[in-house]
Amino acid sequence: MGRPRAFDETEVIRAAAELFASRAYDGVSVDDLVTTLGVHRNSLYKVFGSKRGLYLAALRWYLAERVSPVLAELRTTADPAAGLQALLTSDRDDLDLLILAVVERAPADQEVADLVAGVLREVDAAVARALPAEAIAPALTATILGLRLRARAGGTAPDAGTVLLHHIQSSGT
Amino acid sequence: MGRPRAFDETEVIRAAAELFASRAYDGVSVDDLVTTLGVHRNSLYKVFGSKRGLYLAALRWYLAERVSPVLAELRTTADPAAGLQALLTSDRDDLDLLILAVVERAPADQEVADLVAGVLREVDAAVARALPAEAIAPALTATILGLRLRARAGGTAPDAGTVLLHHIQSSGT
DNA sequence: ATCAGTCAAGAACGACCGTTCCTCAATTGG
DNA sequence: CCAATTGAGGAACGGTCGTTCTTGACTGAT
Repeated sequence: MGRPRAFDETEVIRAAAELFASRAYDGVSVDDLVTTLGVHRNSLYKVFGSKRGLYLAALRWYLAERVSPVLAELRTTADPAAGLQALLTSDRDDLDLLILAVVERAPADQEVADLVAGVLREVDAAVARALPAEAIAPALTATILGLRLRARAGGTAPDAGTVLLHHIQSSGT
Repeated sequence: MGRPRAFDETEVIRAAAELFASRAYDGVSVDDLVTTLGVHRNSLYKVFGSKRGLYLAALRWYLAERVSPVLAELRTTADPAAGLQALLTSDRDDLDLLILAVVERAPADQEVADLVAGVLREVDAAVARALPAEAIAPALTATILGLRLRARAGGTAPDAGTVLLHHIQSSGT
């Protein structure tokens, strides 16, 4: 019984993730969310409890639906080198929210810190499988993050990471 | 004539940079600044014009007094490898404000974007001088940034970058 | 000693923050 | 078809935001 929901919860989370990926947490107001998500304040608080609750839902969705698939592909692909190269391409948006979460939310929110720490370990593991020397995986994960980070400031060569990757591959086992 | 200033402008800028390096721009309030800097609101607006004005002054000071010396040392040192290794060590705080500026201010503030783009080019140039293959410098700069980024989320091995560096050096010309 | 000029001190501004409340519309089980 | 239940709508809450104004204390030149 009762009036049925007039919005798709997953779509709302997806749109929230997009918004939180573009600006810092404190830079996204509840008014912004209500306006761009098309959901009423009341429903938003009913479903997610708070702005932080919606943020955490958006972050979890992003890690599960945007980041994890990329890692799964890297783990199962027949051509790991191509997968790595794709990750090292900076003109993508499948790590933006993760980077913003690491830089500005993790230091202030333990739950965010735990979430991103877990996913970064997964990235390390996936990257390691595609490398001649597994020990450099954490550093290469950092390179991936750093290239995306640079892209946010504009003016980065999209294939800067490819050069490093070839250097590593040509020298490794 | 007039009453002399009761605070050291440089010290205020330095303290502001420290605060802006620890939290996102919108997470630092003018009240926070007034309290921890020990400067009165009035003086702050008189000298810097606005919160953004103080932020830009802090960023410029940080880039000139904290980042540039590291690059200068890397350019002039007799042991470039050691300098690079130091930069690849993640438990330092001489890039925090730069990273935060790149991630969350540059996309929203053109002046910040220009400042950090310039300094990133300087980092590339300094790093390139210390490498066997100059072309991988932008990627290694990204690695440096990425390692510091990961350090903000906690639980990173401080020497993760060293492994990559040795890998590169042992294989290059 | 006086006066112009600068700074310190803190109250106060309107705007916006995240959150809650109240009322009405829509739906389904009886 | 009516009662019960839930979402939508929008005003409103206290608090905090960045910024400004008013007042008085201090200083150096006249």
